[in-house]
Amino acid sequence: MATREGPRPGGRSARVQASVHGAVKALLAKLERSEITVPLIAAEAGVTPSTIYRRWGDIQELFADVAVERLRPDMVPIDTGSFRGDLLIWAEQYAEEMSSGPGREMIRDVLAAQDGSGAYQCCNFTRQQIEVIAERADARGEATPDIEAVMDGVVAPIMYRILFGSVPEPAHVERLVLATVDPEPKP
Amino acid sequence: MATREGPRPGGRSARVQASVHGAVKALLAKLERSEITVPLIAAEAGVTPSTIYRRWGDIQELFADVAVERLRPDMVPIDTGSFRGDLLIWAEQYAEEMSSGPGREMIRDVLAAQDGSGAYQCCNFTRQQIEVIAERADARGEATPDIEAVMDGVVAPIMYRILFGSVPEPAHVERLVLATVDPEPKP
DNA sequence: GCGCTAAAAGCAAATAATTTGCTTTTATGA
DNA sequence: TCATAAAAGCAAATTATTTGCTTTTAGCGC
Repeated sequence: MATREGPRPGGRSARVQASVHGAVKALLAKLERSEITVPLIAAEAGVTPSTIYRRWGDIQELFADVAVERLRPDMVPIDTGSFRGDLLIWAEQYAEEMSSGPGREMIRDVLAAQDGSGAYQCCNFTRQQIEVIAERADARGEATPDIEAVMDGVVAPIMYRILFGSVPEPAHVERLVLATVDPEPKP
Repeated sequence: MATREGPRPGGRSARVQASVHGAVKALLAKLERSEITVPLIAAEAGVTPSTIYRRWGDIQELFADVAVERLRPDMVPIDTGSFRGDLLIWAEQYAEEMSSGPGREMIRDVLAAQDGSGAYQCCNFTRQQIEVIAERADARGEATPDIEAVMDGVVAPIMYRILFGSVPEPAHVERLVLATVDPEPKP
């Protein structure tokens, strides 16, 4: 009962996806979110509006789709030689990128979509980055907190602040990381 | 140079606001989000679509406006006699309400709006509830953690999970509360 | 490689939503 | 009570979305 893998007959699936994504990115660089419309994207991508409506349903889903792609990490976390150092520098960079104008917009696009799978994917991107850091620490023989403890202790507070108002300050991010890595710092 | 307070001349500001909000709530109870349109709301509320467009801009802002109102807490947190007990029962109820279908939709509506003030207000509703619990504890002479520590340690992880995929389990919520209230439990 | 097939895309007409200019209503303060 | 400015109504114009039907395309068996 396995469903078929790979592309099915017909259409030009991959090509259209690529040109529409490209069109959205190009327009996002030039215009405000509210000025971008489906017919505009279609014209920029060289496709028909109905193609976009049939493939994505509405502009929110399309924006979410593009945002997930842009939120995918494109490099491995910097290796500083210690778990604490790696997590600190990663968290500071994460907070900065996500609280920037474009970062916030991408997160909002992902969360605004009806289809919750984009948010799930983004959460996994983050978790995977932390796993890389944790695995490196394991290989060095360092003790590391549970991934979920890092998600709760570092990622969630950063994201909560970004979404619900204030921008997380670097000093605060540092405090979160230290509290998570050394739950009971000895004097 | 104080700007004028209270209602300005003209219109029927409050009346329209109330009937439009009522119409949205009534429609939300009957229909899927994607089936609700501005003309539908206008008809239900007995106003013209252009009134809604001019007052709220678009349907997202209107949904956000209604969601903020519905997310406003309508009771003081239950008093169990201790900070830990109060926070525990409050957090469990918060997690349950917010992770329900309607709860998630309201949060999404608030976050999807261009105007970020709704999210800020919701965050403040939560903070105020926690403040009430903390003030009660102060009055009893209990030591309490900082409000921001509760936001980071309890609220943010619950909200992150709701938004980015999984539903927070009661046992996990309990662990978050206990870790925040007793950072170093003595054996 | 050749045609067959089904999925995807194009096209254009129909429908629905949004914007806009102008008129009317209404709450306030003089 | 009257004057005024803000808000709402109305309707035409514009723009976006949906939809039925046709054409194109990529994979599959031969």
